[in-house]
Amino acid sequence: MQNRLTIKDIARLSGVGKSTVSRVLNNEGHVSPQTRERVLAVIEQQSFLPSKSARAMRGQSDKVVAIIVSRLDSPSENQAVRTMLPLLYEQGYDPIVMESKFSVQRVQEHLQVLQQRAADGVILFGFTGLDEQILEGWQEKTVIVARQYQGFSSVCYDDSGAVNLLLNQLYQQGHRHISYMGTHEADTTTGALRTQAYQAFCEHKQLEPVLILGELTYHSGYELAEGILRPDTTAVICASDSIALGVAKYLQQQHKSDITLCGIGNNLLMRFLFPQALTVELGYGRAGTEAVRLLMSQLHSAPSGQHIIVPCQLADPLP
Amino acid sequence: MQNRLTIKDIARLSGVGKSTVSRVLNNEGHVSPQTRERVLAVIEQQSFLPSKSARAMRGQSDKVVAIIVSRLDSPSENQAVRTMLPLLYEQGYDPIVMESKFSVQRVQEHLQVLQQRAADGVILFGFTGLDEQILEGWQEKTVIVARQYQGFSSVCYDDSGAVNLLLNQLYQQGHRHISYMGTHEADTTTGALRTQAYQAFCEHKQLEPVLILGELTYHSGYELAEGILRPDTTAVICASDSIALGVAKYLQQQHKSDITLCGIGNNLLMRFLFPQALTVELGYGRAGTEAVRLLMSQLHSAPSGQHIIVPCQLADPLP
DNA sequence: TTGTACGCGTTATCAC
DNA sequence: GTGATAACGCGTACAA
Repeated sequence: MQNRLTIKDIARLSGVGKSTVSRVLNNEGHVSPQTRERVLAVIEQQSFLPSKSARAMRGQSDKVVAIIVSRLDSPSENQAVRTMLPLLYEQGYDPIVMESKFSVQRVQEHLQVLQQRAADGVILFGFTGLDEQILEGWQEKTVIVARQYQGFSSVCYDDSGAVNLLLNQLYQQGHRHISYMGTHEADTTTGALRTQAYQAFCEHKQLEPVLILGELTYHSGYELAEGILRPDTTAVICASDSIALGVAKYLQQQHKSDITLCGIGNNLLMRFLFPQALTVELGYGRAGTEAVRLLMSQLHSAPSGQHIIVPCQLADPLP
Repeated sequence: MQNRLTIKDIARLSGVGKSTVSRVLNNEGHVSPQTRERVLAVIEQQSFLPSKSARAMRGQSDKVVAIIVSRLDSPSENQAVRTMLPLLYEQGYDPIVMESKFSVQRVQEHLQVLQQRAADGVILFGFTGLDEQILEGWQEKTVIVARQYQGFSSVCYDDSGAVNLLLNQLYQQGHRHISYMGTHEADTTTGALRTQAYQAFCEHKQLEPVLILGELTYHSGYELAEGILRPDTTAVICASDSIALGVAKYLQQQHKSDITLCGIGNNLLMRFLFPQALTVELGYGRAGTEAVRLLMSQLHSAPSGQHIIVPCQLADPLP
């Protein structure tokens, strides 16, 4: 266990100089096949691992990236993080996870620690109130998720696309009285984009918009459900599956099983409990992949300031 | 942003030697108040931060601990992790999060990386199949959560206590025909302990045990629900809230609202959707706290091999 | 009390 | 192709 062997020991054991061992470790050329093999054998046999801290100090790179989520128990962020982790390991990076809990100050504290550790990169889940001036100087090593910032690379979700997907589906099924329950919370941008998509669609199709904005919770969905149900309402779109779960409970209690319910997020539990509900897979996992890809390319060379929008799709209908 | 200042620069700027700066940084004595103040001023002014990698190399400690969860989206582990993070920051440790996904090999790979990085400590969520010999040599720097291993410190949940809590409550309410849906999955120990608690209680109170073992999912709960409902059944205890959610759906579909449903885990969504159900708060957050506390004490001096059982309690009845 | 010199494990730059 | 040697930023005996 105690990895107290150093490159020097390996050198001694294989009868070469430390430089040669270093060359072998870093797959550099200019070392004869026999020597390389011999050194590799010793390394293998001693199960030697070079010290990361020493490398970090020498090479500037600690091979560390931070993932700053807003809430680790948010299903969306959680899912994105889960796809990031293995990708980062693959590249030899260790991910350190931090929670901002929507607090700007916490982000600042985290960034300070990261600076101290000379972190190579940061993947940051944006939220309302997080000003870009706080991120001054981090543009080259940072990728923002779920929000766009001037000068920063980012990976965003297709908020209006998701709402339109649902609206089109419903419209095609003949629905003409579709209510909407949105939010102005958590991430203003996201909430606003979804609301706007709904409003635009209604205007375009000459439908009467019936909407209400609340919080991004099932409690809120439940409480406000009554307010968006008109006598002629045949479908309800919710800005998230959390909200939809709240509305679903209300609908069930009122025995209004004839109303088509829609959410966004492809929440597994919701699909289990209310399989008839429609929902959109926003692509959280995909967002994780893209964020890592973007960050890596940026760290290895590269132009900062790219924006990626992850495509969404209707979740497969359940049997 | 570019923290390219070194301790040497600070020394020059404040007109002292590097050692003095070092002493100030580490709050060591033997430095005159005036000098200290002067150095601190420069540090503050230049917003200087000592390089972690350099310190790590020198002092052996990277101030890094790893948290190896089995699944990041498990509500229990998630909650435990969330309480760990701030505690670790407080102590100056950076947590790097890894997922095992119940794979022994992945744990091994992770440990290898950690060894390379000279991680100070590891908090590992145990699971079935994870043999203790894989952890050879890590006992002093490791705390296991949710399982006990010979020679390792651990933090466990009160599995039998939780079941007994529910059983006593039900029994006291007059229930005499209580079915049980358990699991042999995920973590054998946990599953077995809960099942045994149920069986022991039945024997002790002369009740007829009706039980079935399935997977730890709501799907499984739903599928198997029929099998544990006898005509005289008045209550059902599930080994977890996930299972309970499945059973709840079945009960609702069958309009069996007269059956008292119980779960374990205090899942928020379940409490929202089925507020009449009983559930036990197992103490995930508390477990996180204890795990960190244990690890810290171990790293700072200390005796390894302690076992802590986190107390559980009935979740408060909902209004 | 303060400054100097050296070592930690690795990589980069030279000579050979 | 290979091996000394000097950095990297910091901690720390030891000398002043």
